Amino acid sequence: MRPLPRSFYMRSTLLVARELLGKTLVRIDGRRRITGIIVETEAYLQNDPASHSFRGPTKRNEPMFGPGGHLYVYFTYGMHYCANVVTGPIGRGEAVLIRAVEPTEGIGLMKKRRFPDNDASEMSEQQRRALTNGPAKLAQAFGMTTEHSGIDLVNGPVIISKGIAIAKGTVTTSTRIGISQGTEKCWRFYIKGNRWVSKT
DNA sequence: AAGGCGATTGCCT
DNA sequence: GGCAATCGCCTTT
Repeated sequence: MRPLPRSFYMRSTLLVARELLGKTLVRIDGRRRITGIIVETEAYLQNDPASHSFRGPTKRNEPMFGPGGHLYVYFTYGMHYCANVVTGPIGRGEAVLIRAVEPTEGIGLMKKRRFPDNDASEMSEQQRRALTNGPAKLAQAFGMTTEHSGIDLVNGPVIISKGIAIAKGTVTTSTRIGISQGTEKCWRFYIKGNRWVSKT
């Protein structure tokens, strides 16, 4: 479980967004580990009206303007958190939203965070997917909040490490979800057929 | 100082 | 499929 090197993130945001598919998102949670395979991402670029960085640096989006390889977590709709991977050099203002992961380790902890009122019974297939099939869902499952915004993905306690190979021809692109500007850009990437992808 | 709204989710019809 | 929840941030007075 070694973190990907800084150089991975210091490249074109569209390339990083695509190559993050199949990588492992890791949260060191006290003594335990929560991990998942990234299966869906979205890129947010410079001069992109859909990006939080579009109107320049603010207190909230400050990590987006730092060096690549850091986490940017924002709070939205009064109740949700979403986690991004900052890309490129200082001042660029670009990032990749992690929209979905396939759970691999720490599923009990994810369940506790997502469905705190559940008893100990087994999850249905639908519940298993609902653990992490959306940006705010996976942030909740991994326990990531604005307290984690700005942390270094090369040092932790959240890191991204090598994952699995993606079968050839299974990476798909589409327009981004939930935005009102920049809607024509196909900057969403996902693994076709994966059950944790938020929307097909 | 005030108002509008969001890179979403879950519940209700 | 439609819509409320819920609040911090940003824009506009």
